[in-house]
Amino acid sequence: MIKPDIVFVAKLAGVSPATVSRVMNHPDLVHPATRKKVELAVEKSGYIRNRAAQAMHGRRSATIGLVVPTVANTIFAEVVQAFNDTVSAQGFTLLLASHGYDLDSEYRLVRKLLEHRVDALAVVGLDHSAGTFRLIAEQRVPLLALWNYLADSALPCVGVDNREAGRLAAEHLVALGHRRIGMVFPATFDNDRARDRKTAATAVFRAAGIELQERWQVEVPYSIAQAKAACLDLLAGEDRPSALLCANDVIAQGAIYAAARLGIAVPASLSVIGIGDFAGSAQMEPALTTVRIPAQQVGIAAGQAIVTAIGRPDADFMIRSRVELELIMRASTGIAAEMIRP
Amino acid sequence: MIKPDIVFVAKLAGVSPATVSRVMNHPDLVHPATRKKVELAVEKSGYIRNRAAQAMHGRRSATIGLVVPTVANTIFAEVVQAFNDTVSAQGFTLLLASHGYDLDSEYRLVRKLLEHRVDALAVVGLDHSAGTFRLIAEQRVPLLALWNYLADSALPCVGVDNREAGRLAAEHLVALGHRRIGMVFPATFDNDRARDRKTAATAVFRAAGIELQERWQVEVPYSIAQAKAACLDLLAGEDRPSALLCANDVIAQGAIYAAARLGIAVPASLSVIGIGDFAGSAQMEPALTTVRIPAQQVGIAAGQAIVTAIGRPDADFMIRSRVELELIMRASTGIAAEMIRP
DNA sequence: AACAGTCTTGCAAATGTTTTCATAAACTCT
DNA sequence: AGAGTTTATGAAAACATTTGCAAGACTGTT
Repeated sequence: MIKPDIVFVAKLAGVSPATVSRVMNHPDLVHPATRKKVELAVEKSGYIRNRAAQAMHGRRSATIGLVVPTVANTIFAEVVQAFNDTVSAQGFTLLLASHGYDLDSEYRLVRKLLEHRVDALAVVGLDHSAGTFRLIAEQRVPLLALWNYLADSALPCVGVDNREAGRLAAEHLVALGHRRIGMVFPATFDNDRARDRKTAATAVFRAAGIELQERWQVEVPYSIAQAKAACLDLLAGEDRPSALLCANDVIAQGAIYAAARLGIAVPASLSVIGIGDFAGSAQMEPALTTVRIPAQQVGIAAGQAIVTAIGRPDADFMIRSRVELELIMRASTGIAAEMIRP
Repeated sequence: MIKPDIVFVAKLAGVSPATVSRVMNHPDLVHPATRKKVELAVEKSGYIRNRAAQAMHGRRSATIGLVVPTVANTIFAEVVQAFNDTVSAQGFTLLLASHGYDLDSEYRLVRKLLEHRVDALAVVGLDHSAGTFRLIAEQRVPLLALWNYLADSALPCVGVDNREAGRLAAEHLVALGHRRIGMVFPATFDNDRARDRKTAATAVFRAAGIELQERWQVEVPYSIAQAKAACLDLLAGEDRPSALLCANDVIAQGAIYAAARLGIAVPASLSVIGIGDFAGSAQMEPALTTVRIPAQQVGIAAGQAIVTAIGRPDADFMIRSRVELELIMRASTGIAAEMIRP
């Protein structure tokens, strides 16, 4: 009752191990009749081929490593899912790692993934430690940046232009006549997505001659609870902004709940815009105006890109694929009150 | 500039490959001075050990397979995250697979994970195809059921008692005097969690002499959008239930949004209860009454259990760990209107 | 200084596959 | 029917590591 290996199956089928191997990997090279025999033997013995041994031989490990900040946050769950579905359909298995927005621990995770000889690596964002990059370069593993797009990125990337996302959101608020604007963002230190959105939005406001009040800028992590708490503070007094630009929809949802709790009418007295268009944003009341990031599309496109890259180990792997953003106007933003009165 | 292997490092350090191997796996067996030499050589050459070769030798692959229905849904994202963090801290890497509530495709996924010689497998729920069980048994891989608890389960399990969850939710509604009750559940065919919750809730209602109206029972997948749409229908007319028991918080959120859209006051005219206590449930307005499933605790406990199981390959692996549920009363449920009038 | 015991290390076999090369068998033409 | 070509299969080397065994190098004790 020992676990059957390839030679056991070979004996059972009355062929050589080589033939069994071929049946598994290049079925067209073996005679249909022998193939049948082997398949029967595989079936009968309950043989499960050993990818480790296969990988050891220098062949594909049939795994792809994916490193995300976290999967607990709606932000990435959807993209992870789409990415996984895509590569899985091509026979790859996903090795998942998450670092909680800590680029140091990312290094260790990448190392671990490389130990498993992943055929390729996908990471979120373009910012990574020098050590991480060196490691990956040394191992000559295709690397793809997910989620971000940058026309002149050093890395292959599939994603959206976060500066454009910030710009679209900001322009929408400006177009509605808002000038008293608050921004709710996470720390931008280890997070290039948030940083890009914020600087682009700020630039738009500057250009429109809007002065951002320090007291209306707050920093919270991507958490509904903390976003709501922070916004309760921010919106408490009389002196509050007329519009809130939120780093993503999770924060925006928190902001809207805070307004609801305080009895502030959205959008009549306060406009709220998010970025992302996560599950639920369209359904909440009032429905959230946001900049849609098609997470699914990103995941699928990234999955395809990376599988292609694995298929051509010789060629340098470079692709820059931009997924389009779209401003989705819903019910959480409206014309600034100041614009209506006169 | 070839990728360094263990013999390269050995040469560089002036020792045998065996010694290098020992430095990596049993550092206490080698003299501190030699260890230093080897570590230096590893550092210098950029050597990354090959887990595949290691796994091939019959040793640990240092991977754990996790199969979930989906990761895109808040439901599992949190538990995946906690599980991953836990096993990752013990040096394991997660192989993730998702089957979208299709137990047939689960079989294929499990097979794929076994090909990678995962050291253990965790799956969500206790219901799985016979083929899946056979496969895993043949490979003698420790198997853990996640999310569910059953006192007499055939599998080791770490999770909650879903019947209790359904019972708690139903009893809460009964205690508030509701008798006109709707239930919003997904299809329970391939989903033992939903099934257990539903049958337990139904039993409670029966026992209380409550007759469930067929027209108030609806079936929707775990999606805010579809839950909201279905509830808009359900709640449209005059003849509507006074309380809604939802299979989980995602559905409950959809129900609350539907009520908001229709101008139905929650909880004054409609009570809504969910199960799960997902991120955001506490913050939404009105805050959702729900049965808390401590996903994080489940993930951590499961991670620990499975690592322990891997540590003792000889002993039969059996653990049944029940994580406690808790009814969290918030603002979305209230006393039935009928109870107040007289 | 000899002895027993304990550490440290290297040798070589073993792990499960893939693949190159060679050979044998089966066709296809003429 | 024979030569040439294609197809199908097997033998064996290679992949990168771990580990049982055995031998050599220390340690402390008498």
